[in-house]
Amino acid sequence: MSIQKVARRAGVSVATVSRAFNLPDKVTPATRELVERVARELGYVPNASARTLRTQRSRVLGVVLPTLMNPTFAECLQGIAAAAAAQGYAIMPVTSGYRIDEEERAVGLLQGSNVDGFILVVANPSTSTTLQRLAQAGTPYVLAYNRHAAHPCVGVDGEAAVADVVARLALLGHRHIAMVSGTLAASDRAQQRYQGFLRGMDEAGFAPPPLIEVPFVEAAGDVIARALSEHRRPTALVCSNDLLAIRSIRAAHLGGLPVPQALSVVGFDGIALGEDLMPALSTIAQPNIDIGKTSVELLTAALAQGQSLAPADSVLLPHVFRVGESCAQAPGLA
Amino acid sequence: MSIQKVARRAGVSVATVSRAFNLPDKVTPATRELVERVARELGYVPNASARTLRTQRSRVLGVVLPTLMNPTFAECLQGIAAAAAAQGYAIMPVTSGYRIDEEERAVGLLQGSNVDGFILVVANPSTSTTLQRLAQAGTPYVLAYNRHAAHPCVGVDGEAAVADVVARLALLGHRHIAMVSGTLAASDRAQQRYQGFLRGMDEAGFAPPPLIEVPFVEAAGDVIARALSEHRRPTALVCSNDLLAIRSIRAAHLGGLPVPQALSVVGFDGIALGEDLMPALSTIAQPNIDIGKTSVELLTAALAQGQSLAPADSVLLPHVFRVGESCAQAPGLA
DNA sequence: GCGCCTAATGTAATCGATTACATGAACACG
DNA sequence: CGTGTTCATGTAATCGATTACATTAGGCGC
Repeated sequence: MSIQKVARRAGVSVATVSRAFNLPDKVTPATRELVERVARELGYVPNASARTLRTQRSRVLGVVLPTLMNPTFAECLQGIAAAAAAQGYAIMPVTSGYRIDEEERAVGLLQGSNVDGFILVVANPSTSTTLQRLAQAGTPYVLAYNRHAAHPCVGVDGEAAVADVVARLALLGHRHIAMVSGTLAASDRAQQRYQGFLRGMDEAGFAPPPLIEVPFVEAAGDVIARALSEHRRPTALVCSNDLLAIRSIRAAHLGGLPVPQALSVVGFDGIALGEDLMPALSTIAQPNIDIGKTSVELLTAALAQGQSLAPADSVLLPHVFRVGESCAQAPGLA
Repeated sequence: MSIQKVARRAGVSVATVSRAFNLPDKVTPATRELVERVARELGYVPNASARTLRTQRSRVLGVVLPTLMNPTFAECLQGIAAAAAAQGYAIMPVTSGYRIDEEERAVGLLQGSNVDGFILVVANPSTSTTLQRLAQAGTPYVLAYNRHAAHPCVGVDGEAAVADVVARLALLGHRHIAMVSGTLAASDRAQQRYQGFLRGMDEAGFAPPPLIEVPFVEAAGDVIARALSEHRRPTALVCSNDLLAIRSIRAAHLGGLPVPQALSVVGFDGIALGEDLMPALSTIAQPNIDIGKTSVELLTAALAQGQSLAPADSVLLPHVFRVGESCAQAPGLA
């Protein structure tokens, strides 16, 4: 099923066969149909490696993301996969497990696989040597979810979003609002969201209580339960992501605090599942699928031009506060 | 950064460079170190397309699955990605959206990309022409989640699992047990689980009520709510997957039926998130990550032998009933 | 010291496409 | 009718690796 076989069978040269597919108007309609028919009969499919080797373009995008166990990234990858397919690209995803060394390894591996460009969700663009290497290698790339002035990024304004949520909670009468986050050091997103919390608290005129920092996911329940059993416990929790919010709701119920009657909980991410929960999760919804789609479209557009993306190409997508049921007026106000 | 450049710089032939990497003991230690040093200095990475073209092996696995919006498949893909990376393979996933034509298209595309083998989650192996094409093309493949006598599969015994759950519910005093499922016609898994339900009901001596069939996900809430408002409503729901179970819990609560006090709900899949819910989801947990891992290992083992997998190579992994909080004694018995 | 065997390296064919350049036919125009 | 164009097609180089086969050198036995 090589192009040679097709050429021989059709009684033409390999060049003609190639042209029949890639430059259809450079061959007589009759020959083109002949070639197409023979190719179909033989089940000919052009060999991607040969084409890639010759043209130096693979039409494959490398994707590096932390994990697929968090629906946020799974949804994003879904968007990437669909958009890539629509643009005639294949994808090669690798998960890094939030580990810098794995990010590096992944990029190295993918570079060896001749990918045309990268979509990355890294722990922290500032500290990433991987990105510098990519940039100086001239490989086009775009960051998803990350936000950084020195890189092309697709994401939402997490800081503004959280600040806004704090304002909403204040309007609902909450005076004691705490934030729950994963390790701040591990992610620029967590840091930005926390900044938003601090700003929001400041603007509302509240003194921010200490951050409830969950060192690793398994610890979430305990850490949150402890925070909720303190004397001056918060009446509202702003969580850095939906998984933490879901765990918070569970911890609260187990501690005898019904959500939202005794405690309001707001998440961040907008995973699809949140809407099906009881109570439905109130959350800052990012357009996860769209973040993936937009990343692909930016990247493929740049590739079509033979260019890399610049920081100025960054796209800020709108987030929406998804009104759920896990967030209500402060207790004692209703 | 081609092998030629390295060869020239090191003052050896390309063959020696190639051997230094692939057959280290065919070159003098001194030359090997020289080559390695030069390669490192130049940042040489072998060109995957050239290698694939020459060796006819890409070390890439094609993956076809329905969607990443269902955490089940996202978790499985996570397992596939990790295992593939560990075996030195890359993956190319494509989502089919449960559509047969998309499955077919995906396989075609991936075949053109020179993948060495396939991991597939198809709608229904019996009706799939795609699989026949794969088999006769001699491309090694393995099915995940599907179960079929004519194909190599990795999965759990869904029928036995559901039958067992019905028995458990009967022991808890439930007499009116209903099943909630997506469209039966769309998936062999749904069919097998339903068979298990029928068998379990039969063994318990109950007449099975009509299947609560949800035509498409958006309709789930309404359909379930209606079923729960009937005169002789069930006291327990066996759901064909965790997403339906979660929706059922919500629909029940909205209808004034607390779970598990008024209604027990059991899911199927074992998505990680289920454990964090309130109430924690009782479910038949499949080892999703392990299903992915096992699929990769079977496939790569076969590839290493230059063989395809046979139906006899199928692996049945153990499922466990994950005891949660959404399932309790029948009301009026406690 | 000669011939043989082995180990290290080199030369060149090969994988399957794309594409610059060559060829040749048909056609138009003066 | 000859010449210059245009258009369809063919020939062969090329991408970057692997690898069969050729070559060379060194070691060893006698």
